[in-house]
Amino acid sequence: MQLSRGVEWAVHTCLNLSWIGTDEGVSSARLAAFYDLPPAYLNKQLQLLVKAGILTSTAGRLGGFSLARRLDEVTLLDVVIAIDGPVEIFRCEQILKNGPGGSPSVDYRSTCLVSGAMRKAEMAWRKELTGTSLADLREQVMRSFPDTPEMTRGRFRELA
Amino acid sequence: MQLSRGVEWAVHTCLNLSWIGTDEGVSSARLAAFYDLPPAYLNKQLQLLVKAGILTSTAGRLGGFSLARRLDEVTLLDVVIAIDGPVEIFRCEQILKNGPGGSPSVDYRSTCLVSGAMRKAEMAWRKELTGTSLADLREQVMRSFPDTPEMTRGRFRELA
DNA sequence: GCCAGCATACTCGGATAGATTATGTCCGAGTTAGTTTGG
DNA sequence: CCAAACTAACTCGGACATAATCTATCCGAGTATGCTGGC
Repeated sequence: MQLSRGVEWAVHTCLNLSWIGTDEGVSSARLAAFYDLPPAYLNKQLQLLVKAGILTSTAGRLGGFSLARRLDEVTLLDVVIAIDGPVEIFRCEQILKNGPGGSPSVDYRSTCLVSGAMRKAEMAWRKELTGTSLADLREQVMRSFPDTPEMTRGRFRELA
Repeated sequence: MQLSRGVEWAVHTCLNLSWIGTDEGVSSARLAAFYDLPPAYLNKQLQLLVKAGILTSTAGRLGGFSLARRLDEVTLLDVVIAIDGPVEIFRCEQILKNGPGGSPSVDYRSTCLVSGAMRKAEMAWRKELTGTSLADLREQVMRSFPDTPEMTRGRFRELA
């Protein structure tokens, strides 16, 4: 019952790409070295972000990943879904179908009150994630840790 | 990225025990037959509820499970944690430790803004689950489906 | 008839397999930069 | 000297192992019931 590790990697990597700011792609090897992550596995996760339209990738010698949209058009939920697919924390298997008075034709995911309560909680979670964009995070970081952008660029120059 | 199936089973089973209302235990076999669930596996989940102090179990010929507390003292989060353990949807592995300016002594689970945003969303989820007790659900069911208590008792009599 | 002891049937509980998912690795297709070669 | 073709190195992308977790099952220890036999 956890999101994939890749979610954390993805969010931080998107922010890093934003600090770098160039239009040129950054290879997954360098992005992985930044946090000492397994390069091939990070690559795999970044592919998912490409499929979701959050990053673009270019092959070839100077290829790599770069941001596909503006950061204020990417919410945390977008990243979560890109990595983990359509997330459903609570799983309603409609066991009421087999209970007394249960009908095969009823969709208990919408009528069952247990399911409803769980879904309501899940919606609260999603609402928070939808309400926070990567641009919001970026701004928070700049406010709380003003050195981060330059330190990030510096580290990436070392990894050149 | 999902809660165990057992969560749904556990909630419905607690409500069923409440409809029955007797102090005598109900065996996991009967509780499972009610929804046509795998008996031994449901038993396993109910054991977890016992450990969490939500149910009590008695062995022996007329043994079984029964409610340990009043339903208004059991929240949905209690059940979720009983089944799935201490749940953390987002996993902060503190990759910032390896980044530039990262320090091994800092706890980035509390300082990292990404982690903070994720935790905030998770808190919204938990708040909803904490705010809903099984008694609340019970009342909702009685209001929306007044026949459920009697139908449940009837089915259990059949399974005697 | 009554009581003590016993066999029995049924319970939970934990230890044990099997399936599914998450994690991590490896190699190939494709592309671009730099080099080489011919005019 | 210049241009075009070529080589080589580096990129992503997906197919392939490995590890962890979730799901499900199977027996064994224990207990209350009802029976049995003696008083």
